Amino acid sequence: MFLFHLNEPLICALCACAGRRNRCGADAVLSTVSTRSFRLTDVRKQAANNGQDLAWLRKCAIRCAGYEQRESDKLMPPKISDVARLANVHPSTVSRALDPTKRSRISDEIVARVTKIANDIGYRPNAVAASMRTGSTRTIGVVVHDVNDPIYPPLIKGLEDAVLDTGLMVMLGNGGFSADRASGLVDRMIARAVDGIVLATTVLDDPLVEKCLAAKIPTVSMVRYPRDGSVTSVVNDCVSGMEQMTQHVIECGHQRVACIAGPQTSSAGHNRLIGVRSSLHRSGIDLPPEFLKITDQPRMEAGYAATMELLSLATPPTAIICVNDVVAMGAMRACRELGVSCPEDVSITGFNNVAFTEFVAPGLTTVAVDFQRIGDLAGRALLSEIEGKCPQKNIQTVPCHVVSRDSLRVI
Amino acid sequence: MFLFHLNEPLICALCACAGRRNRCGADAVLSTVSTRSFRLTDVRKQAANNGQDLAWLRKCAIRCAGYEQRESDKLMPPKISDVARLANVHPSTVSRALDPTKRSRISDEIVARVTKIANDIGYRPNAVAASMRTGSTRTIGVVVHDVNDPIYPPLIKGLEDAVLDTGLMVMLGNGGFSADRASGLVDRMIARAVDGIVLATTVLDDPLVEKCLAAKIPTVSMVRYPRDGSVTSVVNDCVSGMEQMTQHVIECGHQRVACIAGPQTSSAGHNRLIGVRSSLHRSGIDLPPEFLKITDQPRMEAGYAATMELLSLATPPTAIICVNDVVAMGAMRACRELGVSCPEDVSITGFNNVAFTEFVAPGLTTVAVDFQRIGDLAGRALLSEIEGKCPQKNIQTVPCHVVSRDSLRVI
DNA sequence: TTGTAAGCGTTATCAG
DNA sequence: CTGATAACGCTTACAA
Repeated sequence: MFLFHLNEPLICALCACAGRRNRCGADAVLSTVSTRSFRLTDVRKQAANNGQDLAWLRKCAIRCAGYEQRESDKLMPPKISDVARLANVHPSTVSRALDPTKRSRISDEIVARVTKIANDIGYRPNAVAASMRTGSTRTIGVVVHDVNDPIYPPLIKGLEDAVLDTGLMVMLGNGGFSADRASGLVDRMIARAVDGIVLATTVLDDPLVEKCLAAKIPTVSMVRYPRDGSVTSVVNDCVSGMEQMTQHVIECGHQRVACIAGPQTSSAGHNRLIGVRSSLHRSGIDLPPEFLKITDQPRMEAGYAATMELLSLATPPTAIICVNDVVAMGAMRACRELGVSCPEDVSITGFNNVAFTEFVAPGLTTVAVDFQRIGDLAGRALLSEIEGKCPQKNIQTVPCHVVSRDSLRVI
Repeated sequence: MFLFHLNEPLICALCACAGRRNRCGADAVLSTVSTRSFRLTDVRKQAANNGQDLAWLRKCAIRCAGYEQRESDKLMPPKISDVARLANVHPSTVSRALDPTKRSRISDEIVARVTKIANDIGYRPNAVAASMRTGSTRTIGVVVHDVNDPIYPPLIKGLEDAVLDTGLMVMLGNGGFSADRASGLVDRMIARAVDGIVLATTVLDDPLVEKCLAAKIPTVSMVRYPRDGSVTSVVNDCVSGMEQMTQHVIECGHQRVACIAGPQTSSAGHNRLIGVRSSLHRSGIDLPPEFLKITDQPRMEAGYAATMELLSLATPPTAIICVNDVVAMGAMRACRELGVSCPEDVSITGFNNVAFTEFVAPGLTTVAVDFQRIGDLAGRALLSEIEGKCPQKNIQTVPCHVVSRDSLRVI
C-alpha cells in the first residue's frame, strides 16, 4: 500500500527531486512521485537544502521506495484523498459515503469499501476543513463567571448533556470580575466561529450581549437576563424564590430582618432584592437602610464583612437573608468569630442550595434551584436558535422552592 | 464604500445575472459586479430560481447599486480581502500588517492604514481559516470526570489561567463513568485539531492516553497518571498525603482503623491505599479485610454504603479514613442516620480539602491539595509540549498536607 | 450513482 | 518591503 503524508518542506524536497516547480500541493506531488521512485539520498539532500535532516524526514513518514518506516515515525494524518485513492473512487464520493445523511445516495458496495478503508488507515475527517467549507464548527462557547462558584458546574454539565448527542462541543471560559477578560473570551470564541454562545455572566445592560448579537451568533443567557430581553434567557424565578424565603422567615416570627443583597446590575441580584422587599412590605415590615447591605461581589468575604457590621448594630437583626449560599457561609463565619450563635441568636438563610449546604453546621435553610435543568433548557434553546428556528426571544423561568434546614429558627 | 458579502446561493444568482458560469467565488463575482450595477429585480428573479426570496437576499446584504441595506440585515463578516481592497494592498500584506510578530517588516504607513481600515469595517480574522493553513487551532481539550465533583473546578480554572494569555482556549468535556463518552469526547477534540489535550480522567492503563498519543497530540494528565508514564503528568503526592493522614490518625490513638478506598485502577485510588497501608504497617497496625472497603465509584453513596457496613460490624472501627471528601460526607451521613456520633464514636477523615469542608459539621479533617496549582502546572507543561520542547515525559508532584479540624478526635 | 471542479479565508513561499 | 500564487482538506452544485 502506498500512502504519502507530505507536509510543506517535504513537498518542496520532493518537487525538487522530481523537477517540478516548488510549492505544488501534496496531491500534485503525489501524482508525480507515485510514478517514480526516489533514492533516499536524493530526497535527503534536497531536504537538507531546506534545512531539514533525516530525523525530520522520518517524521514525515515517506512510505515509498527507498524509505523504511519506523515505529517512532510521526505520520501526517490520512486525508480524504488517501481514502479515495485506496478505494479507487473520487474524494467527493468518500465524503458522501461517510456522511450518514447522504449515504443513501451511494451504492452499498462503495459505502462498504470506503468505510472499511477509512477504518483501516484510521481516517478521521478534519473538522477544521469541514468547518471552513460549511461555516459551522459544531462548537458552542460558554462563558461563566468562575467555575469555582458552585452554581456553575451543574449548569455546565446540564448544558453539555443537552447538546452532546448533536455532536456539539463546549468551549468554556471564566470571565471573572473583569469585563475585559470576559470580552476577550467572547472575541476569541467569535473568531473561532462558534455556532452559538451561552452567557452566564449577563448583567442588565450587557456589552457582551451586544457583542454576540452584533456578530449575529445565536446567543442565550443562563441564570440572568439582559434588561432589554434581546436574547433568549433561562433563569430561575428569583423574585418568587426570595418571596417564598422571606415569607418563611416572617412566618418564623422574625421582625428585624436584614438582607445582604447582590449587585443590582444583575437581574438575579436585582430580582432577589425585589422579592425580599415585596414580601416584607406585604407583611408591613420595614427594611431600614442599615439592615440592607448591597455587595458588589457576592462572595464569602462580602458576606463576612456585611455580617460583621450588621451584628455590631445597636439592635441587630434576628434574621439575615443572604443573596446566595456562599455569602451565607461568610455570614456564618462572622457569627462564629463574634461568638454569636446561629440560629440561636441570629438566623441565616441562603439561596441556590449548592452542594454541601446540607452538611454545613447548622444545615443551611436556602432556596433550591435546579441548575442542571437550567443548563439543559439553555442548551435546547440554543440548539433551536442554531437550527434557525428563531422563536420569539423569551425568558424561560424555572421555579424554585425553599428548603428548610436548621439555620433559620422559629422565635 | 463598497463592501460585498456574498454567500453561495447569492453568488449563483449574481453570476447568473452577470452571465458568468455558476459557482465562481465571491471575489470573482466581485470583480464583475463592481463594474456593473444590477437591477434588484434581476437579482431577485435569479435568487428565486435558486429557491430564495427577498428576505433571504436581504440577509446577504448586497451593498451595491439597487439594494438598500436595512437594520435587520445579517452581514457576512468582512474578510481579509475586503480590508485589502479598501486599503489598496494585497491580502497577504494585510495579514502581515495585522500580525504583531511580522509587523516590523512592513512600512509603518501601511500598518497604520490597514489597522485603521480593519477596525473601521470591524474585520476579525477568521481563526478557522487560519487554523486550516497553519495547522494550529490555539485550542486545547480538557476532559474531566465531572465538573460537579468539586476537585475539578479549581483544576480547570488553574489551567485556563495558565494558558489564557498565550491565546489558547479551553474545550471542556465531562467523561463521567462511561469510557465511551470520554472516548467520544477525545475523538471530537482530535477531529477539531486541538493543539493539546489535558486528561483528568486517566486510569493506570488508559486507552484514552493511547488514543491521544496515537494522534500525536501533546497530552498531559492531571491528578492521575498512567502506569507506563507515557505522558507528562501533574499530580498531588497521594502516597505521602495518605501517609501523613494515617500517621495523624494513629497518633490520635486509633488502633481500629478502617479505610474506604477508591478504585485501584486509578493512580490516585491506588496510591492513597498504599499510603494508608504503609503507615499502618509501620506502626504495626493491621488492616483486616473487613476494615477495607474498596469502592468503584468514590461518590457519596459509596461512602454511605461502606460506612453502614463498617458500623454494623461486631467491633467497628474507631476511625474511618476515606479516599476523598465526598466519600467522607457519605460516611458522615451514615453516622447521622445510625445515631452514631462523629467524632465521639467514630472519627472520619477525608482527602482533597474541597471547598465547604471547613463548614461541615463536624469540620472535616482532611488533606489539602492545591488543585489550582496543579491545573496551572499542567497548563504550563502542555504549553511547553506544544511549543515542541519535549523534555522527558515526567511526573510532577505537588505536595499536600493534613488539615486538622474536628472530625478526627484523640482517644 | 459518480466524477469534476470550484471555493471556504488565511498564510507561507517565492519573485520582484 | 510588497505582490502574486498556491495550498491547507473538505463539501457541494453541476455535469455526466
